[in-house]
Amino acid sequence: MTDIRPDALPERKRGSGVKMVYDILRDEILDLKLSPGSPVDEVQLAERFKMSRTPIREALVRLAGEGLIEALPNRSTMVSNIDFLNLNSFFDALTLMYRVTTRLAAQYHRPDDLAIIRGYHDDYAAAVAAQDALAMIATNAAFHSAIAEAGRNPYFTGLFRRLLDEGRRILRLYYQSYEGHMPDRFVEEHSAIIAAIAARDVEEADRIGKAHAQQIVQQVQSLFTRGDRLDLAL
Amino acid sequence: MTDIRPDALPERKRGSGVKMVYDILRDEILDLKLSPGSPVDEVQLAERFKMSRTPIREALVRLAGEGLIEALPNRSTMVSNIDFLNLNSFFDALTLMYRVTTRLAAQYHRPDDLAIIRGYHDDYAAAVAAQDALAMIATNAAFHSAIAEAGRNPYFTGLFRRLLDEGRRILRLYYQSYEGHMPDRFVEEHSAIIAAIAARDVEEADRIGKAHAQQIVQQVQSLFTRGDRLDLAL
DNA sequence: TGTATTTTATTTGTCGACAAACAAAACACA
DNA sequence: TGTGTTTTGTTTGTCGACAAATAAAATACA
Repeated sequence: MTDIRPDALPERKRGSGVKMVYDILRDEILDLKLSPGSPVDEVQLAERFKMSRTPIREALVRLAGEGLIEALPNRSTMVSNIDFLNLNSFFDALTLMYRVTTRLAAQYHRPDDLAIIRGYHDDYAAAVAAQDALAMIATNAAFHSAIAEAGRNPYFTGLFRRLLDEGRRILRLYYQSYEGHMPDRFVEEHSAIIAAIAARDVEEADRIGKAHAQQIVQQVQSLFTRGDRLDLAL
Repeated sequence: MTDIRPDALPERKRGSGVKMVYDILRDEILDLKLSPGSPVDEVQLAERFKMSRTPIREALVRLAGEGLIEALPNRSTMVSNIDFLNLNSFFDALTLMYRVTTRLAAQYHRPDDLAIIRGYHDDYAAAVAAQDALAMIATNAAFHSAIAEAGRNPYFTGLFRRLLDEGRRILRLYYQSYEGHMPDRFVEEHSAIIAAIAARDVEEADRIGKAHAQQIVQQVQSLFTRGDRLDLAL
């Protein structure tokens, strides 16, 4: 028999609260539902999630550890700002991680990995076909995350995930204003990446990964500079 | 007038407790004073630091975020084990970060950075001269951390710091049994790195950084395999 | 004696309350 | 009116206590 729960937030299991709050807040930050710089109030969150401040606080500490929020001592906590000054650092790191994870995937992937990667590839293609910008961002990140996973280097996958998260925020920022017609060239490039990985062609994977990264970086950069020009033109 | 405090732990300022506990535990973990796998008891720590479990808990959450401790839900928390299976991943990541941070330092360093780097270089040389293995480990990490800082890419410095931390544990593990005569070849290599950075010779910095990393990796690997052989011989 | 079950013990997860720190508002004074 | 001071308010940091979850110990039973 299934319990009938009229409550919106049913009784959680002990220990699940923190993860839930963490996941929800993380998504809201990355989707810009919580805008950068906006305050994060513990009491408010405690009321919203109907739990005490303690688990909320733990979730916030974890988010702060990943740099998603910033806590000024004794004073307000707020959603981290997007650091446009260090955008080049971001692109450098992202490009390198694209390359190295693709490379390692070509080297160390197992048969099962390819199925997973192809699954996300299909999801991405579907998102492109549907012109769903947000889904594109999400599935693209999942696709590359799966490739990184196949490379089996936890240090690289860790950094890469963080970068993809940050990219999610940056792209989301763009697609807020320009509803998206992302080129489906990326779909073909993704196919080429998969082929290189499946063929265990390390150098080719590296080469394509690099080219793909540069494509993306260039696209994002051009979007931003175009955006800047528009702003200046007003 | 200065307060006379018979207490060992004088009254802390509000908010400083967490950082203190975090710093101390972190050092103890990295120095293997807390051995991998050993349990971490919140109540015990609360008694030791004479504070409630709440700030202890926050420090532990942060340590867990960096992978230094592992918390099994509802059950014991323990110091993370050193993952010998993934040692190659570690070396791969370390080598790449050695290269890329040295490279970026050659590109983006400012005059002040060189002074800082040279300072740690001297510290390292002194540690080598004194045959102080632990000081070597620490100053070597500080030296490369400073180089990474001069490269001004927070994503790389973040990962690099984590890797250097993990390396601190691994090396410490070795030098626990074999009291150390580390080759002072590294001192010369450090000098060469500084020279390449100062000359802003990016390719040379990359080349030396790579060679240096491989030296270190090779040394550590040989130490471990030698250690394994010894263990097997018993 | 060996196995299943109950009991105990230990450790974590959550709560509500209070105190400290800081910022902004209110106030005093020239 | 402008500046320095006090007051108020809001948010965080810390505390002690209790409840849930799990492991270990004790017990019952064959």
